[in-house]
Amino acid sequence: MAMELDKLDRRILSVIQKDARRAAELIGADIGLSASAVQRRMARMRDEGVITAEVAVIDPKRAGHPLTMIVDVEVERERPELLASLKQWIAMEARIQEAWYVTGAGDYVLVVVARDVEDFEALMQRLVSDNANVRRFQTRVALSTLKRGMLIPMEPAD
Amino acid sequence: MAMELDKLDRRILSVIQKDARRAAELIGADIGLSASAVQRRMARMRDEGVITAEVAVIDPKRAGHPLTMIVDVEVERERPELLASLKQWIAMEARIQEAWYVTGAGDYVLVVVARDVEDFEALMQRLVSDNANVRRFQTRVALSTLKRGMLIPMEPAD
DNA sequence: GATGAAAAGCCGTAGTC
DNA sequence: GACTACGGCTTTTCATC
Repeated sequence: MAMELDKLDRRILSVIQKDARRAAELIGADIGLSASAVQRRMARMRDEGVITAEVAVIDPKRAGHPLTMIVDVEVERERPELLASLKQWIAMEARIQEAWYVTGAGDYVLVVVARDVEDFEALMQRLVSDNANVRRFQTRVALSTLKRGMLIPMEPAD
Repeated sequence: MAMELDKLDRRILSVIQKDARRAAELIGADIGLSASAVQRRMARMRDEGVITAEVAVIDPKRAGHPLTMIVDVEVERERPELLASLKQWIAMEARIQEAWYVTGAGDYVLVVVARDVEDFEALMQRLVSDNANVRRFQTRVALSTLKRGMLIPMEPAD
């Protein structure tokens, strides 16, 4: 289950993480492999969990969620059971796209999308009222999104 | 080109943004539509740019980039031409996954993945040496990733 | 153990009603 | 929006290295 990826695996990944609909035959032609070999490798990487998912990327603006916020959340670290329920809360909230627990002053960093300011404010109010260990939070509004993606760099080297 | 999405469109999106490989027939069965109707809607949404891309999601740890950093970059705002070249620099750097220009003290927020600390340090050194308008930056290391995705909330309501 | 070639099945596409 | 026929892609099998 914890196989190493070889050069060909990485070249396949570098293609499909930009375009998952690309035909295996075309990928194979680029990297010198038959279509079936490409598909077998893809199936293996799905099984092993290297490929987590294959998803459609939606334009947030077109989908009615034009606002993006970066929120730093400061929490009390004293009570571990409250941290666990905060994690669950975050997992449940569809508007919270990304969340990291980071070094620093007991902080979580959240990336949040919202329909509008009211929508966002309501979410933040629920954040503090539902989670007693949230001390304070600081919001930064994304004025423009320069880059958005989850592309993992794939070095050609082996 | 700027059509509104109806309830069925949104239900299709809510499925394929989690699983783009799901057959149109199965999606249609769930939402009460024929396979061809689902496909036609998907084709239309691709044309209109609602569906930006269909991509494979890779586990960063398995792909040799286990570290994630959140970097706040403070820039001088005086020279607009330097801002433009910084944007280009960010766009070119594969390790920078996400970048927002945010409200606050002339800040960019970056999400960066790296192989190890040295790899990350080298990137940050190039950031400051290649971009004269970068005043300072502050790094927070992601100790754990609670959530990662680009799922746009899809309200069932119409 | 992985590959390439061919067969079979499934899915997406396009045209029609 | 549904139905049908077609073409293409994926999946499986099999022989080979």
